[in-house]
Amino acid sequence: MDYSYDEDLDELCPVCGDKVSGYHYGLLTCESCKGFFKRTVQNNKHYTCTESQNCKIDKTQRKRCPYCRFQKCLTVGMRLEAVRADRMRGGRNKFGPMYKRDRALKQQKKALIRANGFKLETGPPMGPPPQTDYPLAPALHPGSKGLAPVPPAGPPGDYERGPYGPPSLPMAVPTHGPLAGYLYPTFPGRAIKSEYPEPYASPHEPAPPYGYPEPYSSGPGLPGVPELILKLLQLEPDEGQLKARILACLQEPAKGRPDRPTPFGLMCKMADQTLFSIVEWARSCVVFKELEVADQMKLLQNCWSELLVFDHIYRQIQHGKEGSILLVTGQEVDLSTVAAQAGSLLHSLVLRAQELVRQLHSLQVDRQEFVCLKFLILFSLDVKFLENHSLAKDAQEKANAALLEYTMCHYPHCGDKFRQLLLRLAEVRSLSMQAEEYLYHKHLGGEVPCNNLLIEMLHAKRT
DNA sequence: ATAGCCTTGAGT
DNA sequence: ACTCAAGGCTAT
Repeated sequence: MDYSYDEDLDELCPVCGDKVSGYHYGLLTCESCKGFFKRTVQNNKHYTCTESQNCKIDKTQRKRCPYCRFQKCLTVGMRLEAVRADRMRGGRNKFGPMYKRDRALKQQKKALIRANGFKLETGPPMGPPPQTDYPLAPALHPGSKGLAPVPPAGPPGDYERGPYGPPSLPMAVPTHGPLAGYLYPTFPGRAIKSEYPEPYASPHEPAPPYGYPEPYSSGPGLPGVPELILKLLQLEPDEGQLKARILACLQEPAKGRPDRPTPFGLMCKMADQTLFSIVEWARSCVVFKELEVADQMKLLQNCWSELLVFDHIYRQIQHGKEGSILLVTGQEVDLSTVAAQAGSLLHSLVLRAQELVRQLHSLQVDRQEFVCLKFLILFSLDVKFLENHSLAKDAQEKANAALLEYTMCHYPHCGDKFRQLLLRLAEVRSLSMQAEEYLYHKHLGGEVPCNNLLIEMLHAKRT
């Protein structure tokens, strides 16, 4: 009989769909993409795309756009580190164990498929697995107790001095607009202490580019949670505080405009304030805070809308209700209300987001993965646009490695969770583009309150 | 530049 | 001794 057990070779190359010839630079790929990846990395080649950086890569067209091909190589998870700097031949590298694990997982999956008949493979995961042991939404908030009434005066009241700028800081730096103002460290030394704990950094040392050991050797902390992820978890802002701050801000009537704000106006303000918290988060982020302001601005201008969308998405995953959405402020809005009151454009955006929520929910995205993905989004700009290539590139690689390690370690039953997650990021990107279009459209119609960081970001990208 | 085939060599 | 993922070679 046909027990084709160890024929993984019938799989297709994740880059171009050609026949795989074995593990190369981190995953199963075909011979040609292996060679292509090697040539590119060894010879430090830089390509450019003549289209819009989203060319289809398949067996017949893979030669057409090396830029997109290489991007795809990276996206599917080929590892730069596996290309040897010293060009030594033969032997084994540190990925050996990973290949072994991957093989085992594929084996397991095959067995499972055989056992369940052949219907599992087709299509996206429709039915959830028999019993899901991870109730996604709860349990992730040790601190915030459900709907405990938000203290009317939350954190110290001086948050919204001006719409822009960190609490009670003298804002200088006029010429660059609010974002620059927000990014520039106008305080020398440590006049304002970071609100976030910095576990290992002493103020004196120029902060070693963040010590993160080898991939696949977990740090001193929890087993299997890469150090980068641990750090990112610590940087997560306190949701209760954020909620209180934004609520307070929304209740404050707009200066000089006594007319009652429209729901849409409120949404903009909410998004605007969320964006501030995102910028604040980014500023505290490992690697990001080491960059020059110019690079920081480029990164944020590239990804602000994605981060907003992703923030929304993750809140809905935690919320866990299909029929309504949860706002940053803790308010719950029925989808029927959205359908009735929002325009059709906004409504379709919300529905599209809900679909992504559903997919990510069935992937069982957890908080560790969420912070890591957020970090990946922050650094998703091609390094060639930045001054400090190496730092940014390093960040990308470390985050990819961390996410891969984490997913392999904690979700071994779901062998390509890593890949699945990255695929969803593409949808986040696309969704955010559509959201930007929508916002711009509204802006042209004069419906977006001005003096808004959202609008500044919109314009920054279009110039 | 591409991609199929060849050689190498640490880990098993 | 064998494996198999690295790098190398070469005709197209």
